[in-house]
Amino acid sequence: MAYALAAPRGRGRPRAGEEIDLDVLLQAALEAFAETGYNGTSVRDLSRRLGVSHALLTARFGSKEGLWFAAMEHVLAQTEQSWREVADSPSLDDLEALRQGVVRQVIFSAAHPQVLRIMNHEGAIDSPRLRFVIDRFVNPLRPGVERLLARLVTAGRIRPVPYATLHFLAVVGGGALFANPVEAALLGGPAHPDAEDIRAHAEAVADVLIAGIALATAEA
Amino acid sequence: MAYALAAPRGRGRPRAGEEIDLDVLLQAALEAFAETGYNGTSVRDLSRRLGVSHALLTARFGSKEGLWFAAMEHVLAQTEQSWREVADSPSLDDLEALRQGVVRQVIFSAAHPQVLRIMNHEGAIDSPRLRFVIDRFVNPLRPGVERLLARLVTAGRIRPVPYATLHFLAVVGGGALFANPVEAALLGGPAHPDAEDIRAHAEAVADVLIAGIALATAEA
DNA sequence: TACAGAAATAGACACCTGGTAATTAATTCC
DNA sequence: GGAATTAATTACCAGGTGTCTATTTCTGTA
Repeated sequence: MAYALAAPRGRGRPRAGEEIDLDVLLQAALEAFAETGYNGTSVRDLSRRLGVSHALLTARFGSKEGLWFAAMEHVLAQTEQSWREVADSPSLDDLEALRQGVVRQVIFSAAHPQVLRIMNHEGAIDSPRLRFVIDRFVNPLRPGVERLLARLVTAGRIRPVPYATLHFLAVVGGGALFANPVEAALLGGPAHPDAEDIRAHAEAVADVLIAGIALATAEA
Repeated sequence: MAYALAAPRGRGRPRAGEEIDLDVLLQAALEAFAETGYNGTSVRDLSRRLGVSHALLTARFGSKEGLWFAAMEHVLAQTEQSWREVADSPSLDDLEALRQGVVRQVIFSAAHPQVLRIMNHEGAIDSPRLRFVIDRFVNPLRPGVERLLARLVTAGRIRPVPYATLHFLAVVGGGALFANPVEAALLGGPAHPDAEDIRAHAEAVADVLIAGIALATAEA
């Protein structure tokens, strides 16, 4: 809440060394959008909490939506997706790769719960904001998952579950519930899970998913 | 979009037989809240689409939030929860009861995607709106699930997965993704699933979950 | 040291919001 | 048939919104 970006700054250009910390600014914006949604977040309120003027935000990012895009881009750029490496690694057993992929994704989602949270707020299918998240966050995941699942099915190692990719992504999304303070509290998870909690949770989710689709003997 | 509640109605009290259809009104409100969230939905815009004055809505329901509560209550009252019967039915095998419970819940969620959608929009943990959904929608589910899981664990028929109830509820929630036009399209599901699609999906979700936690032989 | 450009602020703009008061028309009751 | 009640409308209010413009202050360079 008290971001304390700066003491009151005064009018003109800031003194050297007193520039605004973009990391802090964008992180605060991300959290605000995640908590109250795009419509529920006002530029003025955010700027007040940051201790800057409201005009700064729209001037720097062009518009409120520009700020939204910048905040999203910022968090997504922080974390380089390692899923594709795992999925196509020839040295890894396919089933183990699937399992590790789930674990990694759940941990990522848990580390950045704002991304899924913000996505939940977007309702209109043709919204450019939703499109951005999909293209940047969901779609890069799909091909790897689908290739891997297809290989496992042809090898007769998992059941050909209908809409398996959708299930997979849903499980990954569901995994993030754990790290979302709101839903964790609701559903009985720990209010402030530490890294170990998150890891244990990710492993459990992966175990259930893998055990659920794996075949002891090939049958399909 | 074109709810066509009524042609322009004119000033005073409506003629007999021209009263407002509450079902249509509340369903439209529910869909609006689901799509754009509480903050993003304006009473005036909704009333315009319904072909009534905006003052009607606040007058009838006290306030915008009153309208929200009425719309939620309306959809939840439509569907009587049958989960508890299933969970505590002595005639049903426990594992089969768990499976049927999942199937029923997924089908319910798919039939009323707005409920979970609206829930997604609520961010503040102490919001009275969020509390309402939890008390009315999530909490009634918990005891049955927990009792059932506990019985199955003591009987040695499923693995004692940590946070199993949370996983269960997450899967149920994830199941609803299928019926949400936004996410279904994103994740590659059918844009307009029919009843059979939904049933097949619900069965598949249940199968994965059950197979994932069931034990062929007791080991815990 | 003078000055062009950069980076912040304050203030005004038109619009939209939820809520309320005044008004009008149909119904119901005596 | 007239009076009271009900249920809708329109008009208005105070406050909040995103955006745009003008202003101020500091930096860097010639």
